[in-house]
Amino acid sequence: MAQKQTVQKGLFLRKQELRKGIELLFFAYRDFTDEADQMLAELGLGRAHHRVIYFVGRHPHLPVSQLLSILRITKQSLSRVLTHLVDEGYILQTQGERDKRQRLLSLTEKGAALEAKLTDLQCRRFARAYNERGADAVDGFQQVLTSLLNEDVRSELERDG
Amino acid sequence: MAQKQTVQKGLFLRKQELRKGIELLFFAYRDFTDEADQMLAELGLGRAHHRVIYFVGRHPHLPVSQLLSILRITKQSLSRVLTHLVDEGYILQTQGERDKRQRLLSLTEKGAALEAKLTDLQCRRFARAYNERGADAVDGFQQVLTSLLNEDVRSELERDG
DNA sequence: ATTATTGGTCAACATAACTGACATAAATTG
DNA sequence: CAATTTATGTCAGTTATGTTGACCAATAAT
Repeated sequence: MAQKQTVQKGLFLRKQELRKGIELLFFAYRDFTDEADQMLAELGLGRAHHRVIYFVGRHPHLPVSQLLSILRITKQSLSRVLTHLVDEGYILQTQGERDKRQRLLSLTEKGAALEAKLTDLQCRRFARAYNERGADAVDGFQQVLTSLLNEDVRSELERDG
Repeated sequence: MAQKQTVQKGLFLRKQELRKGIELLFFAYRDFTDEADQMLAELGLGRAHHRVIYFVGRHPHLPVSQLLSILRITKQSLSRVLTHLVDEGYILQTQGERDKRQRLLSLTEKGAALEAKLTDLQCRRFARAYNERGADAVDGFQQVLTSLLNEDVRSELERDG
């Protein structure tokens, strides 16, 4: 009986700890995205545009198919956002050399400027947090986030660096 | 010149490190929510319903106003979701005792069962990650997430526990 | 008695996702 | 070379989740 009590208390505490993680992730993600969302709203853009700009910035000459698999949305969904970004001059499409069907995506100067502005904003938040907590905490943070990923994503990420 | 080079390299590495954080947070959040989303979809519910069920489960007898400030959405937006959850028997509204205008929200048995099922799913993912990385990493994870929060949210959270 | 708070409703609209069907051009394969 | 697959795009309709704005009722607070 005393044994069972201890176990249950242990489980209870563990559950609380795990819920704390869930909530921190929810609130942190919410606050993290909020600043950039506001900046985007002033330009008539949304979070979907941001994600495209971010990953195209990160991987110049990214084919559409790869962007789709990163974002995990349908091509119809991406299409609207991408068309808008191209029309507004944030993103440039060039034909693939090896495979001429591909449309490789890159940022224009205007796109790169916006990407830098948004990424700087979010990096500042991360830099503040990282500085506040130090290298060991950052390491733990990255480790746990990595372990939260789906297995396939995780190995993909480890492969690419 | 050598000095400038070093500084620039330092800044470059730091930027990469910060971008890594941004991306890990994005992918982890995406994968984290995905499993529960699928389970919800089978019941004709969405992520918005989940959030309501989660926080009502966490804070029984929660007044609507508090739920609104947790979720940071408009009452019109909450209304649709909440009405549906009440109609479907997941959530119970009771009149506040001290303040009779308040409608205090609680989970029904059906609601509690669903909440448990969803939270268990997400807790399992966290438990896996926490076990993989150990207590120090978990500590760093929580610390950094806390530092990513907006200041006001942070002090609120520290006040409540 | 007046004002503020809590909660709700109706209506219209925006964004970002979805499905399904179909089209085109280029690459790959038998 | 013909057939198939792949990469990308488009048209049309739907759903989920958010937004504004206007307005109402009950209750609490001054």
